[in-house]
Amino acid sequence: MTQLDDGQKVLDDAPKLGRRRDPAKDQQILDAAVEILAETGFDGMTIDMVAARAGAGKATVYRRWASKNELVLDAVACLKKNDLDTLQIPDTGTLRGDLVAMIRPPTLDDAERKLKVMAALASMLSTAPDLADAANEAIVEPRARINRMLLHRAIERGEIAPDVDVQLVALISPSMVAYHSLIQRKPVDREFLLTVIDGVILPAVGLGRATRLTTP
Amino acid sequence: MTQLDDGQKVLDDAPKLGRRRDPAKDQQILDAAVEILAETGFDGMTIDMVAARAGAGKATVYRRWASKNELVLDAVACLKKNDLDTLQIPDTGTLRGDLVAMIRPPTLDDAERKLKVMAALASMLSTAPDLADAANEAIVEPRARINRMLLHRAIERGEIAPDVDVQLVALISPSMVAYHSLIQRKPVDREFLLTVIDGVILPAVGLGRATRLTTP
DNA sequence: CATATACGGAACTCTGGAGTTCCGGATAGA
DNA sequence: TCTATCCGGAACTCCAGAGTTCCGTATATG
Repeated sequence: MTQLDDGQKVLDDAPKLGRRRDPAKDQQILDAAVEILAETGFDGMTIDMVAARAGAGKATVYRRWASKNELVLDAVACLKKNDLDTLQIPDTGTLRGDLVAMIRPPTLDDAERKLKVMAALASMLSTAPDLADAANEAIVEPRARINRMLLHRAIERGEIAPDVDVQLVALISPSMVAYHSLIQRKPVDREFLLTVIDGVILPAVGLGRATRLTTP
Repeated sequence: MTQLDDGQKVLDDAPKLGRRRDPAKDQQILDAAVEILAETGFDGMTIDMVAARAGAGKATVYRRWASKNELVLDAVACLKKNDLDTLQIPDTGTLRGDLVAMIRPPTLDDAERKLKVMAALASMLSTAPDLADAANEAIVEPRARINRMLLHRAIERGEIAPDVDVQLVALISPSMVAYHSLIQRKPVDREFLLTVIDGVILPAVGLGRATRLTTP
């Protein structure tokens, strides 16, 4: 949280008289910032754009955040809260079933929006550690965490070997989806995701493709 | 090529008298542009920086390229020429041997430099098709093409099944390396690459890990 | 109703980078 | 040597965006 005042943090600071600061406006500004960020990139984004999109004045934005950098930092961190609603963890009884169940419109849309934000920040990640940490925590980790959980459950079921490199395998789909979408600029559709699951992830954990080493 | 004059293209334009335009300076400027681009990103890069790094004046830069955009476009396209020298294709007789042989300092350094350039351009890829095509042709394709070639040779040898999804498997290492380096900001060292080869790529083509389906 | 505060919006300053112009000096060809 | 051209560098103009200030209005509290 880099906001100037929360109005809630220090109750003594709350005004006794007059109009109160509207908390809903905070969220409108953050949402607008995320949208503009995804559409135009960090440098293309202007405070005027964000204010206009949020139906606010520029002064209102600066009344709540000290600078563009801090607004962006909060906007990125804000992405983390929303994914609790959209990212529901499936439990179908098989690893493939769980992975396929993750391919749903709300989950896909969430991923696509976050990917665009990541592209907007890409050039700054190496020079702005704060931002890089926020982006990692809000965009990368939630998805990887779910994948790790699905893999651990598969190990507990005895479905896959316990020596599988969970850390590595959990990053296959985030990596390949990001590359496919950001760099190759191809749509992340159901077909591509199924190809990754059946052609890369499942073989990597010992499911799905016969090996020459064990089937002479 | 978006350069204004080449001096070679139209011989009639070559001055009959006086000092000639120095072709070596073109390359110095392009090299400097790539460096600055990788260090500061597209928006952070200024023509003054490039000129200073190249030991040139800003006027000299604008004498050769009409705008910053065209300079960057040429600088990216220029990356393609250099990789012919550094990217030598190994032939060890086995797929794993070939993949491991690709892990060499010159190849790694080339990859790291190109990754930073890609990060610098990431936010513009969706809005600048010219740039996206140039980046794809200069950075993504050369590496993917080599991987596809290694896989095809493995198929011809009978080392891996002919129905392997070459297109997909060839993108595993570029994807995971890009993610590892750009987003997770971890060093792309020999150990990580070996983990990807043995833990993901080889299993995906049916080598390396026993499957439960075929070994009851 | 009275008052203190937040609001949207407009007008401002200031800074930095794109792109241009000009100059004295260097240099290759006639 | 003479001359046309290119060079590096400095000094510009122009513009967009960050951040600030001010004002008329709206509104919650007392």
